Amino acid sequence: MAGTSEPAPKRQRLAPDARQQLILEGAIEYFAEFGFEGGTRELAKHLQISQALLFRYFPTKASLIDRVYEVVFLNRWNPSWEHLLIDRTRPLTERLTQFYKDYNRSIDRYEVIRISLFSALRNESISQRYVARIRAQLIAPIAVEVRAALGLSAIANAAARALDEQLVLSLHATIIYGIMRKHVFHAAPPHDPDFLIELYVDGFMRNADEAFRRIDAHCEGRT
Amino acid sequence: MAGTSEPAPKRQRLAPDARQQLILEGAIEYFAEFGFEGGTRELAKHLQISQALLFRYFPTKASLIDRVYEVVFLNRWNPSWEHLLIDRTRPLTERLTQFYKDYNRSIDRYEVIRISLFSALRNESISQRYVARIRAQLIAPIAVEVRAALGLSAIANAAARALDEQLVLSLHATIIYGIMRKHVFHAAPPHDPDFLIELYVDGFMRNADEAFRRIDAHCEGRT
DNA sequence: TTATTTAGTTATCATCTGCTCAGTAATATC
DNA sequence: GATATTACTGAGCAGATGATAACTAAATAA
Repeated sequence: MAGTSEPAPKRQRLAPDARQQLILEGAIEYFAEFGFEGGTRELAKHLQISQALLFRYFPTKASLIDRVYEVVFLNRWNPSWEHLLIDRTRPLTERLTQFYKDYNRSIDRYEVIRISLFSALRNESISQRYVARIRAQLIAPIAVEVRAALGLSAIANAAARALDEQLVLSLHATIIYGIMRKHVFHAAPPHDPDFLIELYVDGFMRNADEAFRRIDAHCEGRT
Repeated sequence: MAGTSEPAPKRQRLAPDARQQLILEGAIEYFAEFGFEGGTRELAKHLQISQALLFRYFPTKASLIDRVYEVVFLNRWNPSWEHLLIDRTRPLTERLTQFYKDYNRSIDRYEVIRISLFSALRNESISQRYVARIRAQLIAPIAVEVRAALGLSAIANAAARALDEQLVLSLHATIIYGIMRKHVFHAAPPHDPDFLIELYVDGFMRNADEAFRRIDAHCEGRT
């Protein structure tokens, strides 16, 4: 009977690369759950290794966190999005639908959304660079594409451009906030996210013409 | 010359109520900036009092945090919203526009949005109760009002009701996410939030008819 | 002025934090 | 099986953490 409950506390000896990868993955899980103030001792317990071993593979806790950021932020970006969005051989509605279905699938993960928020609340520079990238590579191009698809003249007015982006952000916000509700507020997620994305994109496009004209009128009145 | 740089480290003696209020307000500021893992010594420095004094007014750090939650969550709710939204003597567009302008003004504050997120990420029960309240008192009633305003028959279908709420949430998300971008991601806020809210609400209402019919069709096909 | 009350501080506690290092044991080579 | 290498651990460090208690001084009452 002895030894059945605790089969063997034999120490596992892995190749350094494999161990480092395990630690990194475990750290992502752990920090996503408890935030970056979570202790290294608890993290080690989660990984079933000694706390000292963490510091053999990552010189400081901060360096481990930096690697977590890299995985979560950089590996989350698909460069083909930028090409997809400006491919005028296809209808814009189709492009947007495909993009947001793909984007949604890419970031709709517990660890990704929570670690993004934890780092943003810490005012990490990588988080602000990520937000700037979203604006420059996704939101702004989409705004340009919508104006083009509607046959409206492109505008140089900075105020109107800012409002254009806010309008595109309303679509973007719908996607992101849905994911946040699920993983941060623990609200029940919708059963058919793809159907909703189609609904959102179609609604956005149906509105775009009227909305953009109102933006132009609003900005003319102020010039 | 001596004593000019440090005018007087004389200790301030306040009435207990006043001091407690000062500590509470300072704690909201401090925790909003650094999160609840921020230390009591740093908080005391921020308040220009000794660390020990904190524990004279709040027996534990957790009890102070609980009071912070109360102020941020409970004091943020305006009971008149629930009546405003279901007041069918006024056009729904008007009700929604007024509500979201007011709602936006109420929660568009650095401390409120950040402390809400910090507590949600900690899985605090008060945060989940707040989200449940938003759904029950705001989102669900709005969904009912939209169906009524469109002259569509109210539905008992649970799946359709869930999708109705998701659609309303897309409008809600636009407001909330804009505030989060400002205070969490430090993105530049729009110059004219009220104009944008009008744009969002009008767009939502213009879309509602078509969107709700598609929801019904989608759910019928599955029954 | 003196005495009393109590808001506030200083010094300290036990515990927890990230981090280090001497020692242990699992694998590879002979 | 003996030896060398090194992945891994246990014990412990200095500093920070929440919390306590003995002390100090500002207001009020006498």
